[in-house]
Amino acid sequence: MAVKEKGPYRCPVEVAFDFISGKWKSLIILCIAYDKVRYSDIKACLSTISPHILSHQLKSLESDGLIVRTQYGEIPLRVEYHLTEAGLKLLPILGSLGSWASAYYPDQIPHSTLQNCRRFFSGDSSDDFCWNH
Amino acid sequence: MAVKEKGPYRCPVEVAFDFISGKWKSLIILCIAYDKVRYSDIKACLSTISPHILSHQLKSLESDGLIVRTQYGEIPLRVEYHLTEAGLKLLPILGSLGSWASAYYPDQIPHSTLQNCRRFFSGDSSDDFCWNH
DNA sequence: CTGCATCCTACTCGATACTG
DNA sequence: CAGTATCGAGTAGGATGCAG
Repeated sequence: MAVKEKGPYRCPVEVAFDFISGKWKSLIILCIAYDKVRYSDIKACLSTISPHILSHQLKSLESDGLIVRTQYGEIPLRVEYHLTEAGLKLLPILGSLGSWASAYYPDQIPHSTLQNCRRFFSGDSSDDFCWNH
Repeated sequence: MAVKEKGPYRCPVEVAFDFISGKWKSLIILCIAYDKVRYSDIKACLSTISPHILSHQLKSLESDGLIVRTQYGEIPLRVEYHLTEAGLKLLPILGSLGSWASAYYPDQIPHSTLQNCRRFFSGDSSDDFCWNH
């Protein structure tokens, strides 16, 4: 895949949205969050994502400097992803966005999901890395 | 235009991104910001947007409850847009995203633009409603 | 002035099967 | 396990012209 030409941008907000907007990217970032997670973990977390799309989004996030891919020379293959500092600093902002949506569009948010996402709004970093485990 | 079916969502963050992601929506929200602005003002602010797309995005933002459209019975037609409370509450979050992008991707951000966007990061609400005036 | 109608392109997203 | 190949659908975004 040829890397899409970025910019020129007219506003920092435009830059941010070009990096993290889309159906899956923000969810993938939340899914990785504070841990090192494997491809299959993310796949299980976002159950309806296709492997093709997940792979594509991970590559895009990696090339944008939001996540790091680490491959170990083991059989079977083991690959882990974790957030860069930029990615980590994004987490509280995503939390703010989630709080904002919860406040103004509560009808859109299933109750069972709210609880699982709560740690992103409180800053807690418990070890269940995915909200629907 | 038939209203697109929303959800079901699994996370508040997903809701937020469904409402504000895309090439133009965040910029339009910033463009409106704290004032009542007219269609032609937004058009001038986002010089490269086509009228069709601007109209489409404004409708989407209105149906999502982020902006309010007010039409006056004048000739020539006068229409003003302003943010709802939900839209206003989004501004500081967009500011955080802008600051985040400025911190980690400074190369992507033209210097001349930074200054014009600054008020969104400091909370200033001066009366030049658009950053490239 | 403020859009809408039409036609079009390009990119995002996806289902399924298959591979190192 | 961690992806890639292939084919394809849907949608965001765009150019141009026209209307109330």
